[in-house]
Amino acid sequence: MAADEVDPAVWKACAGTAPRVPAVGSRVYYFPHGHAEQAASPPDVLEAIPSMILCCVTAVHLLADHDTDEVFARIQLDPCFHLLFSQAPKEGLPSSQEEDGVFLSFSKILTASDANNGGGFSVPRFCAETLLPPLDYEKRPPSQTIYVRDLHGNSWSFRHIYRGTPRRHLLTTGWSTFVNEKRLVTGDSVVFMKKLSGQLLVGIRRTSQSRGTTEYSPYNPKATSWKIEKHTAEKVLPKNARGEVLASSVAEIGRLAGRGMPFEVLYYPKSGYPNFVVAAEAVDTAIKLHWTIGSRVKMSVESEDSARMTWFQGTISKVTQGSPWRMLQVTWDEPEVFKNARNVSPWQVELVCVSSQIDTPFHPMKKLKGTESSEFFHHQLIGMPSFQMTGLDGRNQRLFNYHLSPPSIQGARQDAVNALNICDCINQPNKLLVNGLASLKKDLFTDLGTNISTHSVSCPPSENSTQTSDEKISEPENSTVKSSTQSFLLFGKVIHLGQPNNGDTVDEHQLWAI
Amino acid sequence: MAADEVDPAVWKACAGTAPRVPAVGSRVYYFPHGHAEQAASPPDVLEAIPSMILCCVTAVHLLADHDTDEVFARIQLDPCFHLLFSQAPKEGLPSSQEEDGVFLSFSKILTASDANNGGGFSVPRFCAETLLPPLDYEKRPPSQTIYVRDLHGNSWSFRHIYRGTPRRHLLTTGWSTFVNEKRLVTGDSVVFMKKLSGQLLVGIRRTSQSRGTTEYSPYNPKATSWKIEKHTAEKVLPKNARGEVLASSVAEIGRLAGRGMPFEVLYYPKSGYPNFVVAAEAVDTAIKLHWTIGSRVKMSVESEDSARMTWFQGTISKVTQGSPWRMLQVTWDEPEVFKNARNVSPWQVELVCVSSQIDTPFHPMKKLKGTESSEFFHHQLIGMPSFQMTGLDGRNQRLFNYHLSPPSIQGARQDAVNALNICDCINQPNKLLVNGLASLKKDLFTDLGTNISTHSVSCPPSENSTQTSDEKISEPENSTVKSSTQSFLLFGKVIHLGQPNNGDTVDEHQLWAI
DNA sequence: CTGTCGGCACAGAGCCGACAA
DNA sequence: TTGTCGGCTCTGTGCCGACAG
Repeated sequence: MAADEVDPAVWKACAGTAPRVPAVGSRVYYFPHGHAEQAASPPDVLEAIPSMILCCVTAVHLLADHDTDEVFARIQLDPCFHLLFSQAPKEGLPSSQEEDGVFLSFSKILTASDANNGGGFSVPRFCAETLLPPLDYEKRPPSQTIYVRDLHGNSWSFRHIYRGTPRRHLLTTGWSTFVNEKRLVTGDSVVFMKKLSGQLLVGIRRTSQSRGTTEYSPYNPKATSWKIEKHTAEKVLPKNARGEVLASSVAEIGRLAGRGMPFEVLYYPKSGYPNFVVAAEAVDTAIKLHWTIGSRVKMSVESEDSARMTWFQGTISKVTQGSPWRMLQVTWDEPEVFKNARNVSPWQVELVCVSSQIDTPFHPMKKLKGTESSEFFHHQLIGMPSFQMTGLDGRNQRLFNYHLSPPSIQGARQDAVNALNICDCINQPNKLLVNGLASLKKDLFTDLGTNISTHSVSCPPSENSTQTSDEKISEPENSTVKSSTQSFLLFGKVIHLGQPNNGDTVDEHQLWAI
Repeated sequence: MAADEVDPAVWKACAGTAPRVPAVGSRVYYFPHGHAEQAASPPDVLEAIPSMILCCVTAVHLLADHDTDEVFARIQLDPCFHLLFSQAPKEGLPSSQEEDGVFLSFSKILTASDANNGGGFSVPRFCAETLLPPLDYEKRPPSQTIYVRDLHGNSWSFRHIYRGTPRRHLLTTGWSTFVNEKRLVTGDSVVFMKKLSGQLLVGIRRTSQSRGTTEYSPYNPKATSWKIEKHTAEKVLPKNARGEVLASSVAEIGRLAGRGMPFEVLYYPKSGYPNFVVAAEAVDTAIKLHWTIGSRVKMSVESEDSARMTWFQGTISKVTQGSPWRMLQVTWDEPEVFKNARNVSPWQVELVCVSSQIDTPFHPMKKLKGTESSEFFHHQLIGMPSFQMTGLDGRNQRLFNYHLSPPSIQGARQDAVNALNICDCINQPNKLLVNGLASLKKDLFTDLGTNISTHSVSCPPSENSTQTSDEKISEPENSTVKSSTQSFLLFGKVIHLGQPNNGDTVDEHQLWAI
């Protein structure tokens, strides 16, 4: 399985918000069971393997699959039993602080029209005006040919035309070729990126349906078409350490690790599957907490287009002893959103309220400090600040969220989050955080405004989108927070006031600024 | 890289004649250098690895790649230093002696018309009449829909029509879909097979051009289309032990083997690349021979469609010490046919004439006995006798060759071959075997007739083709050998009398009977 | 603003017999 | 016997504005 190394910012833009990759030199735990989970074959032989293996990250490669353009990481691990607390992590991945990094990216989930009909792609206006070279609107019709490189450096050309009534931006000639060669289907995302040089890039984020797990069904020519064969062949298994049968791979890794020998794993940022290489600090901190049945926890899950994080709450219904991997069984308040996440690991969730009968309100606060380490990876991966923001209804109704901040500021934000959670738990312990927020709206906005106002960036005109930028400032004149909107953003999630939160109300394309 | 296990007879029909897979329980040598040869990356780190490793074959899986339908073998090896001469090989692969094995197969190299134009496939008459369900010739035009399964069990339907002037069999509707989904190109082969139940199967044999080695060229959308990406991604690397970077894989295998730990290799039957897992007996026997500069050797190479074996001769020009792998440098009489085979291993060739200055004619005879072990694999792989035959000019002009016989009969055949070679060497030492045969024609026919006449099977009407059958006897009434033909078959090779042998005169589709 | 639809034009897929090797 | 060609038909791709959410 050949792959190209890609720029960290490009990798991040393509992977979405959730994936975390450890820094070189950091201490992590490798969880064989988590590794095995991502494969088709059940982990039979894992019994004899330790449930978690402390390792040093000796190398990380951010790669893009030659076939699918999917990004993944190759992580080299060295079981380091002897260096328990020594060795400060040296600065990890190459950052893309070079002069030609990505400074704008825009992702859109392909509609049926984008993927199927007529071979055209409807370019959201904001994307066209921000990312694409300026059109000569004197031409009739205004059109140009744009050249875009994929993650492997291959160049693709698209006819960009501004037409129709009302006028809109479209990619026509060349688009269906791209769709066919990349085998894109409705629901996949394309990620357009612009480097400082003006060079356009395009990445792909596949829909989870088109990525393995689909069972191979014999004797059905339609169902066994190229796509499914391809995915069973290349997606499920190559996620494993060496591209072969997983069970034996994981078992072999166990043997290697048992002898203190280094090994290598592949991590595919697949939404729904937690990473099986986790910062040791995060794990150590999380498992020290008092996980008791009845405690309320919340977990963030990325939205369908991987651009926002949504928080859901639940109650711990069971605590397994032994391996910390998925030791917590949680009954989610909205069970439909976590189909495969009834059992989670402590570092995936945050304690909202412990189930102690004697309610000591500020006890959880102290413990929650430890969950800051869940941001441990993110910072070291990209090595630069990241913004996430969402436009709301009209052109000027916006709300910004300083999503990943430098450590000093991040700490402040994290505390605000924790304080908020606790307040929510105390004041309305039986209501969802998202539903309970209406009463807290004013305080929240004040809080966010204080932290964020100095970090404004450009934003989309409507619908929600996320933008990344190497440049700290762009279009600051639009950065006013209004409280007269029908919906607002909370840490990347659009909340529609007065109506239940469901997946249909979120938008499907995202403009980013790192 | 997922793959389906396939029936041994199906595997054999798809792989062609040359590939040999060792039996479970047999002793083999694993050659890391040979393993490394099949990859793009040069074998830098191999110096520290032993050049050959004695192993026991603990498991063999015959598989077909989900993506490409190419067949390959996964061979589990256990370095068995301690069992040097003990442990008789237990009977290896599951044979397809079940009631529903393959009993007829037919391979054809796709012409430009088959692969590109109009979406049709020209079915050779003999294939249509032998393999396909009988047509109702009363219909105008005579046509039917046939259903064929690929190696994964997927069903494909083709419209089979008998039309045109003059009439011929064609596959039309459904064919181009198959070509596109399987990404077949001119030069690839399709292998049609019929099981005893009447079920039709289809396998694919890719042309060597379409199988890796093509370098990835960036920035060229055409050159980096799916096909080439695919091959660099899946073909070159997954040939290796664990689907990852080869050099490290081979090196790791070396380390594992060094500690006596079992390992696993993938063997892709790729024409031109000798297997790097070789029967220990064959190796031991071969390297005991006196390989001296100037000795004449012959080597069989499979024809372009992998259905026949052709013998070529050359003179040893250099003998390397150290590893037996490719220890012999040979100057071939027809250098153009062995581009990458200037250096061969002793077990690949047979001594025709040693370069002793004192010519003792019957000395080579004794040594050649050892080369019988080159058939070692073939027999154990399939576990049943194999016939190879060729029809000649007209419907009744045929010649049969008992190609793979039970050991007892095989021995006789082998002796005949050796005797012939020696005669050729002695009588016409400077002429090619194939060209020198005219004068031996009569004797040869007598010889072959004696050995072969009791093993007749059905055969194609014209051109050469190869057929396999589980049934020992079919159409015996046609089994007369005529010497009035313009060409004849010698051990799988069609010889056109009176004209120089070249690749263009061989035919491009084959009907088989195992 | 942008997703989808129906209309339309046109390229090329796909089927055919003719012909020749 | 069968590979290739030119011709023909017709499907389906791809571009378009209309319209509505």
